[in-house]
Amino acid sequence: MRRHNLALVLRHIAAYGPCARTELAAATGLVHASVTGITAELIERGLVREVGSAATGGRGRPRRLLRVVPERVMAIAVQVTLERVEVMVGDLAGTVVHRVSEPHRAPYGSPRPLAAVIAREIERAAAVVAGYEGAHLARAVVAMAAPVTGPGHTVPAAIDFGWHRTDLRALVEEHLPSLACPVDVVNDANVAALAEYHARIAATRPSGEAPYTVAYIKADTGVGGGLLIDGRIHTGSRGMAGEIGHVPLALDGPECRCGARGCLALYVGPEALATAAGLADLAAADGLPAALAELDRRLRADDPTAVAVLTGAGRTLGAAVLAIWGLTDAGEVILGGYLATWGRWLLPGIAEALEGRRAVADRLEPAIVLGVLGGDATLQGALRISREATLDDPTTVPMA
Amino acid sequence: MRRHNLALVLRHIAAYGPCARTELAAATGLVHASVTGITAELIERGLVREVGSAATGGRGRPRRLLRVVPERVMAIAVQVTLERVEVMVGDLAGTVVHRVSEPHRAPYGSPRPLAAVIAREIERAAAVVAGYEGAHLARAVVAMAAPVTGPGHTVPAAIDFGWHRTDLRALVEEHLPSLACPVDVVNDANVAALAEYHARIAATRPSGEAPYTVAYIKADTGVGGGLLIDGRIHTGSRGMAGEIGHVPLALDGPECRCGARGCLALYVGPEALATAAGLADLAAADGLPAALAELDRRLRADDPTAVAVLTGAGRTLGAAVLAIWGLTDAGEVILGGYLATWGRWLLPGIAEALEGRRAVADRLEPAIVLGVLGGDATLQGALRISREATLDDPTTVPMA
DNA sequence: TCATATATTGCAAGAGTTGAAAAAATAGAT
DNA sequence: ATCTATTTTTTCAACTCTTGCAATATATGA
Repeated sequence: MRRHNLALVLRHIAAYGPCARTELAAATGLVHASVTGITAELIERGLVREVGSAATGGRGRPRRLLRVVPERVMAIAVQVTLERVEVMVGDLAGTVVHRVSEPHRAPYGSPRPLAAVIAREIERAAAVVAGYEGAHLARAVVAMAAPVTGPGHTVPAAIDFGWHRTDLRALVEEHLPSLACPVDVVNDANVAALAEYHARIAATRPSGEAPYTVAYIKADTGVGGGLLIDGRIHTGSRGMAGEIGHVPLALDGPECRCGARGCLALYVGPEALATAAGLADLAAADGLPAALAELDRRLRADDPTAVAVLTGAGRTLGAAVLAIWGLTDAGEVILGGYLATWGRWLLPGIAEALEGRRAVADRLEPAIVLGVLGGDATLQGALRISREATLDDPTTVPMA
Repeated sequence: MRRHNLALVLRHIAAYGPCARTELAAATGLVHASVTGITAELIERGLVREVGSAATGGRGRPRRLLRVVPERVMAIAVQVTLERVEVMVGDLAGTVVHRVSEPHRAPYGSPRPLAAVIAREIERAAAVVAGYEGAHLARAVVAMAAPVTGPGHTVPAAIDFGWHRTDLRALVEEHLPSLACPVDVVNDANVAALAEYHARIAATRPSGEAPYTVAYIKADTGVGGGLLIDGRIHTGSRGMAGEIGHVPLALDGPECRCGARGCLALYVGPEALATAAGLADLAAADGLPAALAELDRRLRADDPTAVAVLTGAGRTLGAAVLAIWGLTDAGEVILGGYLATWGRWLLPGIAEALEGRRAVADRLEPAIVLGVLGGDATLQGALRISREATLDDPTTVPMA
């Protein structure tokens, strides 16, 4: 009860900036007296501070404005890729106060060495946080390009890493016996979805009875995604939700290494685009990133073949959007990674695929939105996980 | 707070049958004294009754068992099809006390006449409920084979009925100025999903942090479905979730009247199966139901062509299951309508489609479950909507 | 009959919200 | 300069609901 009301008030201050107790009472439906008590507790916990008064223009006692103290709560975000471990430290406002990117040479198939690297980086980041007077370290969130099952934070199968049923949280915590905050392991695309949602949609989210649903599809080294229901990541029964890259779209399509046929990743994944654009040789010689860079150059030079490749990929993406729409009724589908960068060339194909359905379904199709966070989406999203946890339960922040 | 605890206790009694206050305290985590007060209120509202005492075997004061009084709360379920309006009246236990099926001749394209028929049937059903001493009529739930958008209970587009942006609830309530209970309009397959979930899964649902997700796919006159998250219908942003029949599965597949290509309905819908089995002429002459009946006969006679048709449909259904799995990570996929009846012939094809993925994803694929409610699933589900509403908020039932 | 065990209820205390009244702080009027 | 009206914030008593403890109820077995 109290926790709920604390969260209610704190969220309002966080979302709408400095505001007075009267506004809070009006917005939350609480009584003035309750707001006094609740804000007093938030101030005691150091989450909120009074920031001068602002006359309303008319007469009467001026309002005393309250704002959050973002630097009171900090979080560590870690993104693990095949080559690097990237770390971000940020506060409640999403301000990044520390950032490093360390290459690692952890071997394929064995999670322990990589867990040790992750633990070391978390420890360093925790030391950075400790340097900030009065900052509370809320959480360390590790994002990986693999499904993560909920309760145990286990990675059931990380193909690229050669892992199998790995409890990454346990492995990391083994090295961090004295860390004062919980360690979370999450799926990278899921949290990227969260970050883009907050960057583009959260503020304007239509309110109503229905649980607003948003889907996210990103492609960079692979194709992944996430499903957000009312702004919360839908993990599914076993944390596998959002594996959008392996939604089958072509019954007679080519076989995918996931075991199915015609998966989305076979049409919009990096290998697929490079091959379709005639850049398979370049990819083999200089690597996929080089091939994608070349494709980008050709697109910007209006190369007709390159543009046609993207239009075709857009059509397939459109079919995926139809699948998402039919199953989840997402109000928005956000594109991330190079799908956002190249949105301009993808959107016509997507629109084409949606066009037919539009007439029948009375224009209720999801809007296609391009992500704006680029390569930072995952780390930002990992920070956001922590931020949401704090806003959901302000009592996790101790009295100052 | 009180509402929440009332619901907690009532749900436990409803789920686990007669039980004593001590058990309730242990199961809900509430203190004995609170349970006393809460059960007292439930008894006052007529929802719960003491039903003798039961010695525990040992010594000590015997437990006084409490059970729900199902007949205290009744609900009206209405299923609207192109030919008939079917009505069920049932109580909290799902016991059906009244059932009628009225043909209607409401014209295509105009919802008002059908709304009048629905209203008349609700009125009759309400009269039946009024005949039960002390019964509280909680809700009338109208299930239709069309998407329903949440807040306004509007049917945005019911192709088969020729409707367009119809606020069915308003139309029905116009004729029922004195009805004491709210009228809900819901999607038929969504509530059928709820009914099958409670029939097969709810009791054994694995508990855990992750939101347990279940998908439902049914085919009879059309192909529809529903998505349940933690036992609640996921309506999506605009109530369109669960339109599983029009998930595209074949990029180059045939055009569907929904405007897309290769929709699931084109492979497992009744016309598709009849045509594939060489029964198109029979369907044209005697109607689809006759063709499906003939297909059923041939299946039971082990006709190889018929069996092959079902295996093929199963493979497509398997692709749909993969799509559902990837997007939502359903722990179970329930089949309904003739997909349940013919499950025996569909399952091999489905298993084949899932087989390849299974190895990669560490056997986390959803279980395929056959529905057991047959043609009653929708009406039972509509009753269940009301039941869940009462269990969620027992204060809607007045003091006796 | 009495001691023991178990279930339920009664009661005072506590946490938290609520509504009304009081206090605080300012602008404009006199 | 003082007073009044106005608006914001706090104080206070009442109220709701939960909690922990003690008391009561009702059985069994010695």
